[in-house]
Amino acid sequence: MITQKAKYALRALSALAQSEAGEPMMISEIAAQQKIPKKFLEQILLDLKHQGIVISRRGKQGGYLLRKPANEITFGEILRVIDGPLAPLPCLSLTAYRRCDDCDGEQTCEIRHVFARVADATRKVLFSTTIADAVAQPEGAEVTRLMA
Amino acid sequence: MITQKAKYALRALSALAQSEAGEPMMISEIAAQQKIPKKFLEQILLDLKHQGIVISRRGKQGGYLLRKPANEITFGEILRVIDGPLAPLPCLSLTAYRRCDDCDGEQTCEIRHVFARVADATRKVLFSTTIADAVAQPEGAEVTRLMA
DNA sequence: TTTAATGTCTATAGAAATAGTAGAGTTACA
DNA sequence: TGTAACTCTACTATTTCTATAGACATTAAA
Repeated sequence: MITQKAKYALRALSALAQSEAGEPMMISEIAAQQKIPKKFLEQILLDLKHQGIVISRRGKQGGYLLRKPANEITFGEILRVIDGPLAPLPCLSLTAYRRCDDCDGEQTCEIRHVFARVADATRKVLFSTTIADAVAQPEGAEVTRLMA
Repeated sequence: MITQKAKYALRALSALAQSEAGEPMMISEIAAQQKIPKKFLEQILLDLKHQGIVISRRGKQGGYLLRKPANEITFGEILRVIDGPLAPLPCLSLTAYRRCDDCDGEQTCEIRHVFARVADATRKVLFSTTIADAVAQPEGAEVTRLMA
């Protein structure tokens, strides 16, 4: 399961992607629209800002904007900065590799092969799907896809 | 990330799959071979027994055995009983469905579609791979596979 | 120049999950 | 009948998750 925080982050970014381009969107606006606790959302957006995903304007008329076009922000990228490593095992993480100290060797580890395939499969989806894809699928998504 | 407990469970089952057929294998034996804390492993095996994955013999000369052939025990099945739902979102779980009360509707949820594809992809791997597959790949797995 | 609206940052806290440990009990073989 | 095994329940320490609180900094507009 992904965390609630990651879910909020993805929904907040979706909200930004659908907001008027160039116009900052306020935390309180996003919170209300997406039913996210406001103070929690503050932290999340701050994280995303520090990670270079969004930019902000302070003071009156302030708010948040996407830093890159929505079709350049992948789900994988967001999950990684919010929830940490995507890999199912520490020894399979590209960004936070850690040896399993209770297993004898990665070549002989019985379960590593299997989860390597899981990791590949999920990465394939997560890094090929962007915030733009998400907001482009309000309903009848499959149909839209097939027709495109 | 899967839990340590699930990792232990899968490794314990692998050990059983490789042990002499018909001969029960002791907890302490599995624990030593796989470097799993013994008391923790007791709990795990008990869980697996209650779930019908393994059977046990008590008393002297006791131990554990697989209840089914190793090639009928899937990774997905084990992960599910040990770690709970495999789905990345509660509203995508086949076995523990729960509505997301903070999202407006599943048809319009921006992120549900995406994670549905993630769930499909991981399920495809996890339910097509068995303990037998795991133990059959000690090294040079790719080569073996291609040759088979 | 003030004021009010906005984001920034750090600290705190309750609840749940994780990863074990402890110990008393039960069973069955030798 | 003893002892080597599994069984079961309870407990605990640590970490993570999901927030909440409040002081601070910045900016636009009055």
